[in-house]
Amino acid sequence: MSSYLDQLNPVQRQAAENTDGPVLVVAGPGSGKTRVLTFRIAHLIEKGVPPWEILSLTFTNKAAKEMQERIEKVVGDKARNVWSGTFHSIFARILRVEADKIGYSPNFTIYDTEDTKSVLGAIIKEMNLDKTVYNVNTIRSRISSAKSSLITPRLYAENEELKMQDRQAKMPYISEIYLKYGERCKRAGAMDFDDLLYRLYELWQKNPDVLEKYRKRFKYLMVDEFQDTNTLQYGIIRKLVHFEGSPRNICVVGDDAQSIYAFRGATIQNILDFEKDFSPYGIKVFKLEENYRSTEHIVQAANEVIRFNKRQIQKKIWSSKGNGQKIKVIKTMSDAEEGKRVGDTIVEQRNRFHLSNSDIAVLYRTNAQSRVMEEYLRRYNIPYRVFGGLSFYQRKEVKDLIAYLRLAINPRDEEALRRVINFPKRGIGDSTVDKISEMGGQQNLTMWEVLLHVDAATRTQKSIQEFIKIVQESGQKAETLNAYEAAMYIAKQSKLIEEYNQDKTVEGLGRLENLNALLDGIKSFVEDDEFETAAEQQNKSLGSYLQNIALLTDMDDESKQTGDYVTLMSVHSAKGLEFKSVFVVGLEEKLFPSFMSMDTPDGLDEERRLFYVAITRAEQFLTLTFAMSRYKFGQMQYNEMSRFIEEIPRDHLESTSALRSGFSADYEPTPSKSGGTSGVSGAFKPRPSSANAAPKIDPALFKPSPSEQIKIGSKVLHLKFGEGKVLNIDGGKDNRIATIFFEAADDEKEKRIMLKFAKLQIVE
DNA sequence: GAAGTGATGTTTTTT
DNA sequence: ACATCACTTC
Repeated sequence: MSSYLDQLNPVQRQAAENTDGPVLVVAGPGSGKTRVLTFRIAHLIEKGVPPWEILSLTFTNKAAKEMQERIEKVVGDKARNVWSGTFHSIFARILRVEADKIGYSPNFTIYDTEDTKSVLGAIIKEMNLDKTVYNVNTIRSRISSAKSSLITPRLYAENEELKMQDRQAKMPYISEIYLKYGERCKRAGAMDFDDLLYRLYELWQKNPDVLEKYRKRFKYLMVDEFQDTNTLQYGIIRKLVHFEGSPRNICVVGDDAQSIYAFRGATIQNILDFEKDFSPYGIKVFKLEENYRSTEHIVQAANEVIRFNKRQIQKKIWSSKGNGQKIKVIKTMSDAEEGKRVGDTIVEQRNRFHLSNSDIAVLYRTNAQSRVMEEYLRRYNIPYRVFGGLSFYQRKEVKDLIAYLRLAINPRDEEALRRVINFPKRGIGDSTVDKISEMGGQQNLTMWEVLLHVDAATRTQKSIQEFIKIVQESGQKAETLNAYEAAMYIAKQSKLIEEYNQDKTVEGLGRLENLNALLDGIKSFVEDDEFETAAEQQNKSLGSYLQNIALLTDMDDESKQTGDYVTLMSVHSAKGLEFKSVFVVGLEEKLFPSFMSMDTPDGLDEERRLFYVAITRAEQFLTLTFAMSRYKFGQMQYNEMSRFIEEIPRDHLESTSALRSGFSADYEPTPSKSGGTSGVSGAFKPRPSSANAAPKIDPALFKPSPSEQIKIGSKVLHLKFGEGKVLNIDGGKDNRIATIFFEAADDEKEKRIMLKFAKLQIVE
């Protein structure tokens, strides 16, 4: 049973076998790092290390799950006892156990970004600050990075540099807001994402005995995507393994070239520090440079592009998969046309290379770009799924019900309370809510506690009593019933179902459907034991369910991962994934690289790493597109081609004509006198790909033009051969024969066609 | 307190 | 383009 190690190349194998002492694995894209981590863990277990002494940290639930499954394949059920999960989920689990030591209940709520912003908004309002100056997003990110740098509100207030920055930004009160925010979260029994890290650090800092317990428990530590860790995360890791007498069994895997989360505090300094911190203890460094994912043109393009970055760990990835296809570049006049051309190309690739939809991904810099893409994929009848953006759990109606569920578990949860205290409407208006909130602020009480004692006008008072009753009864049900039964009860008692039932509009029906989907989800949580791992001693309570979903993102939506769909997602979300064919769209200056980061060298480098991540997702086909104009804020913007395309040596590109001309690959465009039609709304004319395969022209949209109008230079559409350009016309008046060049034809691209009989539609 | 209307800013990425 | 939010009116 030792054969599993034979599946690794020599370097991978060494990285997997050197289980004792510190190890740094620098792993290029597609170099099999997950494989190394999996086999490493499997190897440990085979050697007799108890699975529960192994801690494996990743960034996404998806990566964690994949890892778990792959270990299971090698070592079987024992894999279930490995502590494997995201930083946030593992730390939350520990914090629930130790909650009392830091003044929290094990039932603490996790505030998501929206909750956080809402709390901040309330504080700003109460402090009578101008919220156009005190922008919640800015403040949230400042507080977040403070926490990630271990700066408490107090340290913040004493930090001259921060104070000066705040004064310059005309927001001198940020440190006060930070302080209040912390108090409020604590009072509400809530932690935000950063707290899950920060509070654990603090817990270990203040309670050496607790830290000791975990040092003993986790004998082997593994960290994936180490380049994305922030200072705080590394701090926690260090506490766990970097101490006097520790065997320092830690393995971190990362790639500085794929560090794309600097904006939320990640720093590749951690990689450098790691090397420094552990070098006295015999650190071993392995570099995985063979890329098993992509063909040579793609890999080399990636290498060349990343060379434009200043600092980096010396590393050059290579592929033994052969040259493969060159990278295709498509230039279009507008974002709409970009959508069309991507649609075209997808159809073509499916036909010519027998790709499934699920082999294909469209990646973009900003989620907003999905709109246009979706519109055109829909027109082409190409099935797709959009990942990212707001997840199922972030939809209004879903959040509404979840807010009631959260209140049942933790009535001090202020954000949940605010959300539903008057929804469905029960006569507790804004002014009442503000009053309650203010009283809470003054007396250091939560809104819930204020509610319990409030004296208000009798009518309002009655409504409040009603609300209190719902929450209290919900709480009782949550204790006695399982998650599903409790949720059903709450959904009915709160009148949420009734409320959405009354809305008979299309959206209303969708909302009701979503509510039911949520309830179904809870049901399967109760029935399904897939979630159960011995390590987390799951039960089926409502509280347990809420803990489970609090850290889920849209990427974890399983229903989206099955079936034959083209994937649409941001480049950030695509990290760690791979597809046979990848489209990177919107490659324009100010979009990719983003205008937000292109002014600073560091920002630009990060954008370039992001581009590096994007192109290295592709196994065989890589298509880069850019549009000369696109709508932004409802206004037309004119853009230039991204510098990143120019940074790819031309010999990796399929045709360079796209870089010059307005039209695709192989022929020059014909300037049209009647003003450009391409892309600007108007009729939609698909451009089929292959003459042999069934062309994907919708006959309903095909309108043959009178043959007299066809001239040399016309661009025409043929039902079978697709789009072509008229190169020549000869023959007499009634027997005119056109020589037409069809780009998409497989065999002879130039065809001679009798205009009298042919059905051709003039495109321009 | 609810419901309707006009002004305003927003979009970089996510656990 | 779109949503959110302040403001008005009932």
